[in-house]
Amino acid sequence: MHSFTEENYIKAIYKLLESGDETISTNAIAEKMRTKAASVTDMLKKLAAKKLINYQKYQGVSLTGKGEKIALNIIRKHRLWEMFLVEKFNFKWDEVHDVAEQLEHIQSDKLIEELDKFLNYPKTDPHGDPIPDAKGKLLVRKSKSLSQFRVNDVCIMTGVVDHSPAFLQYLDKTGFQLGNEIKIKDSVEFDKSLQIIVSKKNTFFISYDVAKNILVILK
Amino acid sequence: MHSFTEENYIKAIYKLLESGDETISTNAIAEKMRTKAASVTDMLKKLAAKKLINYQKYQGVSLTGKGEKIALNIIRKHRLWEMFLVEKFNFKWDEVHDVAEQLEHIQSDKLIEELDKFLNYPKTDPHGDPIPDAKGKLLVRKSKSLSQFRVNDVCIMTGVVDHSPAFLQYLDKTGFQLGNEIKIKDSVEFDKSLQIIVSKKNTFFISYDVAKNILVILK
DNA sequence: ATAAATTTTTAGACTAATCTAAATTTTATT
DNA sequence: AATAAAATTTAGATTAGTCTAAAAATTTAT
Ligand SMILES: [Mn+2]
Ligand SMILES: [Mn+2]
Ligand SMILES: [Mn+2]
Ligand SMILES: [Mn+2]
Repeated sequence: MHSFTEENYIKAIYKLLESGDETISTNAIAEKMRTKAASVTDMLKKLAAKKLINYQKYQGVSLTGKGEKIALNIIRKHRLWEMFLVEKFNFKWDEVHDVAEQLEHIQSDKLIEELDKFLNYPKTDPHGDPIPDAKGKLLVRKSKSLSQFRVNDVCIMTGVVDHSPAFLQYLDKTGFQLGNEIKIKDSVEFDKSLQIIVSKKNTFFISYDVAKNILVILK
Repeated sequence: MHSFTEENYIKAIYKLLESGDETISTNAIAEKMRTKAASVTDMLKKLAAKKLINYQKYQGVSLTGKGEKIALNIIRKHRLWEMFLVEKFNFKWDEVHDVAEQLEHIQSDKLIEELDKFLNYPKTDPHGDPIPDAKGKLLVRKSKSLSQFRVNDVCIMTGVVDHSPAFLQYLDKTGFQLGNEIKIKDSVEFDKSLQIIVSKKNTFFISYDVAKNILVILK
């Protein structure tokens, strides 16, 4: 069908397009794929020939319907496997990504159907990211960054922006979990750091940088 | 570490060596890998450079200790995944092989440890094949082909030689399962076909070809 | 022991994915 | 509008894995 490499490019393009732009640049893809712009151009030609992307020289890239469907299917598999690893195999949320990067390329419709059933059709992955359904439908989240709220707002933690093990481990150590209630007690104007109360018990100071990377909804 | 292709060659070499020969030929590997002898020679040079095989031009191939360890680990993963698919994901024993061929290349020690634990440390896979342990230790089976037994012998079915979906589906349809008792009621000298009684209930006639592909131990 | 047949290796070419360096196009600045 | 800077594409190589055709080595048959 498509090579692992093609799948990874498609996924990278999808994720870059999530930021809202109509098209994305060759350089942006190169950076995300940790490769060189010249390599990206070669691949763009190939993906365009397969009608997975819209591409005209120098004019940026977007996904065709076909390309988007493939991207969503890979993301579906990635997130289902992450959920599986955490729920059934005792992985921590900071340990699942690299294995899921491999598992997302396994080809078997029955496998994914059974995986979904086995997990009882989860709506989100261990990081709070929504899981596309079998048809490629993806719920749009209305979560916002904690940094956008104000003193006395009470929120529920629903996800993270940064998925790095370092950040996830910091959250673990500090005691943040998805579903926790977070009340903003104070805000420092100088550096935009926050004083917050988690689950009505623990008071913390967090930097603006941390607040930006925590996704919440208003309670 | 090693590419999928290298892993598949190593596994193919291991399986060919199981037939008992000290070394195996380039052509045998080419046939098993469905590739050409010239391609095999190239790969043999690479594997020899990595000290995974013993290889001298024109003299045949065997695995080094290092190579054998890698082969056993891939086989371990393959068989654990097959067991997982049958036990947890409602796959039939004729449906698991192709997916396991993909899953066997996933790299994660923790994943395999947890998989083994999740299955409660199975000793054999859905086809009755033994699963190497984490150290690469493999139980040698003393099963023999049903065709080697005589009238009035009572056996227990422990495995199959042919793993093709066609043969496995034939066994399903006829009602053969691992663990079944098989008593040989009659033997036709002309074509070596057998009349057998399965689980003390059902009487069948099976060809020599089928009998050869059923593994049993004497009860 | 020679010749014939078979097996294996080498030589040279192809594809996918990558790279560096050079050329081209687009965008930003004077 | 012309020039400078940045982004993108092209040209030409490289590596892994494969292939066909030809050469070399080994095995089998006479
Ligand atoms: Mn992930
Ligand atoms: Mn995730
Ligand atoms: Mn198998
Ligand atoms: Mn098996």
